[in-house]
Amino acid sequence: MATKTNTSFAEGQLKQIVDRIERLEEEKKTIAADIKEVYAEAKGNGYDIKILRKVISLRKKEPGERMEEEAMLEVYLSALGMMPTEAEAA
Amino acid sequence: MATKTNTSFAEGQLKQIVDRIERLEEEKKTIAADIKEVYAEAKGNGYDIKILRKVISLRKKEPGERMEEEAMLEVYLSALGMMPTEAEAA
Amino acid sequence: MATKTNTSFAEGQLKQIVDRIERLEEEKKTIAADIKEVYAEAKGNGYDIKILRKVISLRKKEPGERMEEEAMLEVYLSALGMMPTEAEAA
Amino acid sequence: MATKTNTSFAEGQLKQIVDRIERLEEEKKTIAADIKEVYAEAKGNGYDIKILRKVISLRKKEPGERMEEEAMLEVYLSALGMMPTEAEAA
DNA sequence: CACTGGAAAATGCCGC
DNA sequence: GCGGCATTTTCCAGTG
Repeated sequence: MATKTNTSFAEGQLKQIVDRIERLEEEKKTIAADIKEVYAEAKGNGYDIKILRKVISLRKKEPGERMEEEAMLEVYLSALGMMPTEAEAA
Repeated sequence: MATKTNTSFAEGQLKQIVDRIERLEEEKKTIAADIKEVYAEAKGNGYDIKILRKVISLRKKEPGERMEEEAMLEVYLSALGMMPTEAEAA
Repeated sequence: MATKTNTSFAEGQLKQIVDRIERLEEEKKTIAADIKEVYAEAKGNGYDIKILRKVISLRKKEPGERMEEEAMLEVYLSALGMMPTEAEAA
Repeated sequence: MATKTNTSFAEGQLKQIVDRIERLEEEKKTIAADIKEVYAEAKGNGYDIKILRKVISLRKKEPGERMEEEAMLEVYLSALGMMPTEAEAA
């Protein structure tokens, strides 16, 4: 191509990078919207979204991880004299 | 019945909801990874990632700022009619 | 004052309102920074900030509120066959 | 010792940390209430709160946008030296 | 009284 | 490995 200079190639490369990123971010946004939609639908079916989110996040964690966190929380609460309710153990 | 506290109805439905969300989050994660990859590749080609990110974020903001300007115009137009005169305040 | 028109009074009032709000928001920001500082210091003393935050948030809630949420969470988890570990009850 | 899991040391310290944070959050809440009050008062004087909020938020953004512009300038200056030529990319 | 939008908090990522 | 920054998520007040 007659008009092609040796810098335009690199510029095209930059543009391409930016385009790819922007396109991927667009896709990500679409999926995020889809997720919101699922939550909304669930809500429409009577589910509590807050709890639902918590369930999802718990499923992400290794069981051991979760137990460790809880143990630590109890340590802190005990140090403050805020023992977790023993009622639930009954 | 506010929020679902009984388990008698459509337990499979909950599972399905969770599955859909997790699948979508998986896709989102994949795309995020792709984006990282593009950045990494760009870095390999000698681009400064920090700057690249700033370019992307500025491009993202520009349309938004145009909207902000329009909003501001609207605000000031409205403001012309929003200041109580002493008479009104009395 | 010779130059005072009857609209400038109201304008001064608007400015005053804006100033008051901005000043208060400034103060709020300062306090938020102070809070961050306390967390940072705590971290320096070996505390786990994440847990610390959870403790603070638990203290904000009514005990009954917390128990209710937990109960609901268990319902959802059960519906998914994710019984909370009985190990901690031992 | 990563993160504090023993309770033997300075339990009072934890309590003190929590107290400080809660006190600061209390102050923050007070200020937030003050802000609401100013808005309410303004409303009583006939101002449109929605517009008022927008004015505040625009004033907040303007300095930030100036900084963004400077950042953009910087970015483009840097970009002049950031594009790999074919030679470098080889 | 549920929804939407905006503020605040929390998390995770990146560079040093 | 830590601190700072950007993004994401959560919360809450205002609105219809």
